[in-house]
Amino acid sequence: MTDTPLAARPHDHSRCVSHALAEAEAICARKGLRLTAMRKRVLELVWASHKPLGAYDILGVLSDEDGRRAAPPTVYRALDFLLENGLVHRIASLNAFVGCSHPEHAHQGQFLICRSCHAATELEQPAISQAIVDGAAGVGFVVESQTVEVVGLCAGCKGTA
Amino acid sequence: MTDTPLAARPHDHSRCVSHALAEAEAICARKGLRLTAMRKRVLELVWASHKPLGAYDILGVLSDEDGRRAAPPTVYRALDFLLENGLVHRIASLNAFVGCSHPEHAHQGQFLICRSCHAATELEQPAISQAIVDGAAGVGFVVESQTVEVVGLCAGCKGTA
DNA sequence: CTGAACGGGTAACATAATAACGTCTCTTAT
DNA sequence: ATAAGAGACGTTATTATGTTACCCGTTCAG
Repeated sequence: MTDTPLAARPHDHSRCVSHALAEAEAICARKGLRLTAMRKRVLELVWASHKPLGAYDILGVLSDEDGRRAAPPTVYRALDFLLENGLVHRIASLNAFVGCSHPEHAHQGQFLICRSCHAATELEQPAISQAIVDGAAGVGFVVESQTVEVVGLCAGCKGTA
Repeated sequence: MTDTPLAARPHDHSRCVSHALAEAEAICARKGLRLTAMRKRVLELVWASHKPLGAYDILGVLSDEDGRRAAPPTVYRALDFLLENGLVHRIASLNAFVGCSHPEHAHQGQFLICRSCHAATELEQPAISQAIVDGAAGVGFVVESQTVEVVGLCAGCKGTA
């Protein structure tokens, strides 16, 4: 059973963006959070592709389009908000951020990062989480948060590379 | 079955250090690698505790003891050597390094990082790796390298915290 | 109206990593 | 013996990433 994820194949990406933004609006409205212009703009930029985006990449775009140069704290504050509320994920091994595919419920994803096209696909496999919790329990360790980041070749790049 | 790892309980740590250094010597001798004074010193510093150590922490110690301040490339070159030859691991989520507990064979560990005592315990659970490979295969992704870093409470801190 | 809370701007700083170049010391082929 | 090359390390500078501290304007509850 191979269900190639969206990020790994051609698609109308503007749909991803608009869907993500709409969902963010809905979630913030429901939770009484303020999705300000800046936060929305940063979320939109993170969603501009399925490739994890660095804070300074975002900063660059904001500065370019804005004329007046944006400063790091602006971007990091927006990212902090988005992270806290599960709208984006941080990829520690890349120091970069990706839009969360399933913001409606709290979770920590596992990430598949293609070394060819650089797209990051979010996975949510209880089997993986459970294997980690079990393995840790074996040495008396209580898991509170997991970072699972995998590099390899995605379905789309596997053939062409 | 709970087999508390060394890092999570009191122990004569000088033994860890001397054992790690001796093992490194042996491995380098066998492979024809040069474990120079600088590389050995950096390895020793990384092993100074079970806590992951940042490159600039190492730099600080080297500068202090040396009088003449060491520069970043010196440390990073030593770390690169140690990483390439499996003598230390890098913890991506912390930008830090820990000594490898099993340098004799190539592997990618999984890491349990205690949020209380900060010790990092290396795990090598085929079940975890396999769950990840399987999960990835489910979406047509071929895994080449894995990063598994878990934060929580170690056996030692679980009670006291 | 007022003032605390919040979002955001600005400057400076702190930490992490790399680039580019030079020197010294080995080894090894001639 | 010696010249050529490789490897290890020093030195300086630069880039990349992330944080602190402080200020200002808006908003909204009392």
